Amino acid sequence: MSDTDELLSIRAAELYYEENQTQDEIGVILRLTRWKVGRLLASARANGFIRIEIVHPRARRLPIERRLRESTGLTDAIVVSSAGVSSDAELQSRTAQAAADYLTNLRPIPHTLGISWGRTLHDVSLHLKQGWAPGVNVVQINGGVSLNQRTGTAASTAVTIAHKADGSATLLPSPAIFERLETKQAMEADRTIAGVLALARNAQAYVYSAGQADANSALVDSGYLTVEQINDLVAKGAVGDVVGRYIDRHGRIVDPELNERTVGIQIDQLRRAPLTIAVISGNTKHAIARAVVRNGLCTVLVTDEDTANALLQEKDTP
Amino acid sequence: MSDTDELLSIRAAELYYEENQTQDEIGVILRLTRWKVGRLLASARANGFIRIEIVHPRARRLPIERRLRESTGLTDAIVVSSAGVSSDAELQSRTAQAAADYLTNLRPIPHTLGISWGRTLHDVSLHLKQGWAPGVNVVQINGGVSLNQRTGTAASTAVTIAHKADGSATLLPSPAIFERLETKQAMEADRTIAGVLALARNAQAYVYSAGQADANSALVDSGYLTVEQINDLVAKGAVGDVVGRYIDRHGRIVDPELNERTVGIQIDQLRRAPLTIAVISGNTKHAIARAVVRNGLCTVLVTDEDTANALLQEKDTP
DNA sequence: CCCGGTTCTGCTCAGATGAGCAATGATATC
DNA sequence: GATATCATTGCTCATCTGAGCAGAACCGGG
Repeated sequence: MSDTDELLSIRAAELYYEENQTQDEIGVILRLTRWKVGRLLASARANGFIRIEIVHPRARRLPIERRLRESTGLTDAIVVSSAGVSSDAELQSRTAQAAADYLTNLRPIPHTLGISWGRTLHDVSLHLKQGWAPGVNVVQINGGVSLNQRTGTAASTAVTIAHKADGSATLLPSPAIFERLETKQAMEADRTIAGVLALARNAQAYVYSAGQADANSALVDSGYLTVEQINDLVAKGAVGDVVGRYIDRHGRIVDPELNERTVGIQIDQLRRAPLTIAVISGNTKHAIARAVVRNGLCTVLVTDEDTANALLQEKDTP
Repeated sequence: MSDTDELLSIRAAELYYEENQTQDEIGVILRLTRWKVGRLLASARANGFIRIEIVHPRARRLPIERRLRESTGLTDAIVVSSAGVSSDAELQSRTAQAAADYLTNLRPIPHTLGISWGRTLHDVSLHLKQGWAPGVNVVQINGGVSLNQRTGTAASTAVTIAHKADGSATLLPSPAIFERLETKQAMEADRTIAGVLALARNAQAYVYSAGQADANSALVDSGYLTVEQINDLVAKGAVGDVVGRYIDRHGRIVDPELNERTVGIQIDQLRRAPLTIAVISGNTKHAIARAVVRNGLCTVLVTDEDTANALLQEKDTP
C-alpha cells in the first residue's frame, strides 16, 4: 500500500474508532468515497494498526486458546488475558478464577474429582462459588502439605472444594515424601491409605497445578526438600514438579529413587486419565508448563496469556 | 449492571472482537437473543472494558484534541499518540512530524513565518517535505544558538524550512542573551538587526518550542546560562523558557533584568499574534506546556498524549 | 501502438447493527 | 395486596457495512 494511503488509513481509523463517525462521514471529511474509506479501514486492521484489547479480570484470549488447542492436541485450553495486570499474584488469581469457572461449567459433572494441593489449588477453591456442583467427592491425589507450616492448607483446599459442591472430601493423610522407602511402603499397605489411593486412581477427573524447580517450590517451603536437593534435581534436568514428582522437559521422572518415596498417584495415571486439568500460571512456570503440555500430562490447560504465548513460540521454532 | 451480565458482556466481547462472530452467532453460543448481545457489547464499551488503540507513529488522539480545545480555548490542538513509544526521543520525533504535517496543511499559507530554534524546531525542519509550501519567508524570532557548540543549528533550521518551501530565510545574527544591557541595545539599534526584528514582529504566524527550566535547557547547553542561574530562576518560580525568555506558571517574566538582555520578540508579541504554534513534547515539559497554554501564549498546540493528559487533569482539578 | 494482465474504483445487494418503541416484568410504596 | 415507577426484553425499521462484481485505469512487453 502506498505511503499516503497508509496515512489516510490512520486518519480514517481515528475518525472511525475514536470519533465514532460513519464511513460515509469520514468520506466527506477526507474527500474519499465511502467504499475507499471502508477499504482503508480494512487495510489498517490487516496491517495491525488497530489494537483491540478487552481489559477485564475475567477476560480470556480465545484466539490463543484456539491456536493452543490446534498445535498441542489439548482437548481444551483456557487462556486468561494479562492486559492490565501489575503483579504475578494478580495473574495467578485470574487464572485460578478461570479454573474455577471451568470446573463450574464442566459437563458431565465428575463423580470423583482428584486434586493436588498448593497455592494455586487453594486459590481455585476460594474462587469457587457455593453450590458450584451438586455433590462431588473430592479426593487428594498426593501426599499433603507442610512439615513445618500451618497444617491443613492441603486439607482445607479439598474440604472447601467439596463443601462448596455440597459433596464430600476424602483426604490422603500422609506426608508428601518419606525419608525411607520402607516407611512409605508400610504406609501404603495400610487399609485406609490404600483405599484413598485406589479412589484417587479411579477419579473421573483430575485438577492439579505444577511447581517450578527452584528454591521457591512448595515442597521446599513445606520442608520435604532442601534447596540443595532441588539444585541436584535441576542438575539432572528437572524443570518442575507435578503432583510432587519432579520431571524433566521430556516428562520423565528425573530421580526414580525420590519418586519411589513420594506418596500419591503416578505420573502415568495422569497421562492415561480422560480428563486432566492443569492450572499453571506465572512467568517462572513456562518451562514446567511446556513439559506438562508437550508430554500429554494434561488434557485441559488453564493458564495465562504470557505462558500460552511462550508455549506457542516453542511450537513455531522447533 | 448485574455481575453475571458483566461476565456475559466480556464473553460476548471476546467472541465479537477476537473471533469476529456476528451478534447473532454469539446469541446462539451464549443462549441470548441478538439484541441482548448487542446491549451487552454496548455496556462493555460503556464500561471501558474494550480498549481500542491505533498503533502507528502518525496516529493522533482526536478525542483528547477536542477536549483540549474545549477546555483551553485553543483554536487548534494536535495530540500525537504515545502508544508503543519506547523513548522520549521517539515521542518528540512523532510530535515534530505532526507539527510538520500541520504546517504543510496550513491555510492560508503565511507569507512570513517566525520561528525559534532548538532541538524540536530542528526536528520539525527535517520532517518537512520538499515543496511543503510554495514560497514562505522564514524569519528567526530570537537570538541564535550556541556560544560553544556547532554553530548554525539555529540558522540551518530556518534555512532548511525556507529551502523546502522554495522560500527565503531571514536570520537574526545575534547571541540569544547579552552580558550587558548596553551591548544589546546597541545591537538592536543597528539598521539590519532592527529590520529583522521588525520583520519578526510582523510575521503572520509563529512556530516555536519551549524548554523546561532545568540543567538540560538548551540555553545552558549553548553556554548562555549556567546551571546556577537556572537554579536561581527556578527559585523565582520559572517553569521554562519561551523564545529564550523564562516565565513562571502564570506566564510572567521571572527575571525582568535578564529578559531585557535577551534578543528577540517579546512574549506579548506571541500573545497578540493571531496564529502561534507551540510544539512542546516530553515528560519534562508538562509544566512549561501548562504555562504556555494557560496564559494564551499560543493559539495552536502540538504535543503528545501524555502532556495533553497532564494539561487536562490540571483543568479537572483546579 | 496494442494487448494481456493486474490493480483500483464505484456500485449493487444482502447481511449486520443500533435507535426507538411497546409490552413485560420487577420493585418500592402505601 | 394494589398500584405507581422503573428497568428489561423483544421487536420493527432505517442505517451502516462488507462481499462480490463489472468496468476503468494502469503497466510492461511485444
